Amino acid sequence: MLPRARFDQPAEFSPMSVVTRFAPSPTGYLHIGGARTALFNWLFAKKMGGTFLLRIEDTDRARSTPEAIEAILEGMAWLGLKHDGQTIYQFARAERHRQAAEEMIARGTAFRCYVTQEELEQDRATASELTDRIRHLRNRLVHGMPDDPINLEVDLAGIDISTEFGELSPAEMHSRGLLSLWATAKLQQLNPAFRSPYRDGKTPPAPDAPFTVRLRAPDDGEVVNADLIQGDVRIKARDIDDLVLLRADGNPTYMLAVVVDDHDMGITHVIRGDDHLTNAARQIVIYRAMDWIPPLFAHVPLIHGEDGKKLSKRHGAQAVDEWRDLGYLPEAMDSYLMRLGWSPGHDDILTKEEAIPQFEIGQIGKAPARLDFKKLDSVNAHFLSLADDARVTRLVEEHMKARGDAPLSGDSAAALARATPVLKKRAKTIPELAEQARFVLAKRPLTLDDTAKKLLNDDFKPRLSRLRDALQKEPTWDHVSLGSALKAFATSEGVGLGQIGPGLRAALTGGAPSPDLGQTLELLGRDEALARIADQV
RNA sequence: GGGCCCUUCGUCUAUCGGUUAGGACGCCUGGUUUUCAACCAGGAAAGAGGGGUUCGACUCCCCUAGGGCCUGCCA
Repeated sequence: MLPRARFDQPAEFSPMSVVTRFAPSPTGYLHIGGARTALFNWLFAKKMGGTFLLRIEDTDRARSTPEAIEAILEGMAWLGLKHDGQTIYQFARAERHRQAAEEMIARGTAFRCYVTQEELEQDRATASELTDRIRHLRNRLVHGMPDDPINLEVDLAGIDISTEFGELSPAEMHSRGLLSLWATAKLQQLNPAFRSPYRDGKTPPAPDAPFTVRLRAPDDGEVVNADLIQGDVRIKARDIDDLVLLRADGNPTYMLAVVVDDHDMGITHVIRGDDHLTNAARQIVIYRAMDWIPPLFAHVPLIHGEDGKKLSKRHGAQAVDEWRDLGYLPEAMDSYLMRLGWSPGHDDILTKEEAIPQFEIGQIGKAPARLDFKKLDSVNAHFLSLADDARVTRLVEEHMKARGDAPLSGDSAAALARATPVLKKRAKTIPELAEQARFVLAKRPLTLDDTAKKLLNDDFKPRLSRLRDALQKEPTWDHVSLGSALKAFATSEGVGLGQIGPGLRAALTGGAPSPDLGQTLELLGRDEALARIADQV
């Protein structure tokens, strides 16, 4: 019978309620893969009216840093992923973990192990030597290498050949063509899960010898993880090691700590990266060793880079704060990230709040998804156009400051603020918006780029001058009437707008991109626009 | 080496035994046009390969290939 949900929740939670958690280890920054995992946990908790907890897995004292903790907390806040309750620090619970290990020893499901790391390494080395020899033998049997003929005396020296094929001698096995099959079977046997010699109470080498506490892994049966995403994952119990639970220094390992903490925190659903998929089986065995009911697991495929390879430094930004600095909005990151590997069926762009009622763990795909910057750009453009004007303006100013620009004067800041509502519809990211805003912020006299210089030739200047006169007479300085005025002027000149627009724009912006000319005129303001034109006449 | 997992357009995905295999981003073509962007219309583009099961398979099973994870007194 498979363990399903837990019903023995702490008192403050209603019996049936879902509890999820995000459990990053503070050894770096909040990775976008981690951010997505957090998002899925948040989404599921919200959907179920449950609780979303945060636990910092800082049991590795050497690699955990306060800076990393800070970065993770900040990243989550930026993404709007608020957790319930106190942040839990795993290391602070070490005493409780030790207690659990003691309990398992008392139950006979764990034991003190006196095998040293040196002995372990020695054993591993010996095993891998044997493995190499048999693999070499198998290769020769399968592919046939005339230069390196089989010599059973030598090839099997010191190897136990009794396995699998009973009474047959190596020569007999070889003559019947069974030797390569035997080698394959032998290879499997040569890499067994670790079984400590102390699991059944062997006496310690010395009364005060240092020891670890290991799980007494079961030898028979199968461990089944009814994974919510991956489906049933079956692992033979004999393939699971006698895992270290408590290190020689008395500190808990990750494997023990997660289980104890997830249990104590009343976690009902563990949603995490599928790099933990095989760990689930190991952890289920620990749950059983404590006679606890395991949570439900959901292993989310990892995110890959654009080349399909595992995400690494080469792929550029990995930490969420880097994405923020690149000019992406948190709501866009949320929206993009949660659609990586999950689909509600129809909507392509939705906010995380809109996703809550539609969220289903079972709808998360099994295959890893690749990052696609173009798609992220378009999602960001969507949310940028929807974003609050004052916020966008502030973000642009912050970006310009970070990039090393001098602070904006009061007039410039006001001009930027006026332009934001128009420009945010045209830009994909904050830096791009800053670029689009260049024309507003430029100071007279404008420096013209080459194209602008060509446009503003002597043939054009008289026309520009007449245009200036016409615009000066405009009673209302808004883009609609200015647009009509431009058309009227073109008509009066007997030409199309194509003969007017580019030159006017060159005069107004010096060659920088800008919106519709009516808009450009309006955003510049009557005085500034007219003055810029006058500069070129 | 061993154990486990994955595989639909370039990318994210829909499909949960019967569809002309749908959408989105990107791309291409055309339109609008005053730069850039946006916008509108149209288009190209997919079930890794091979075996089964079935009246019928992208969907179920097996094999192969390719990718990934774990294999630590890291998490």
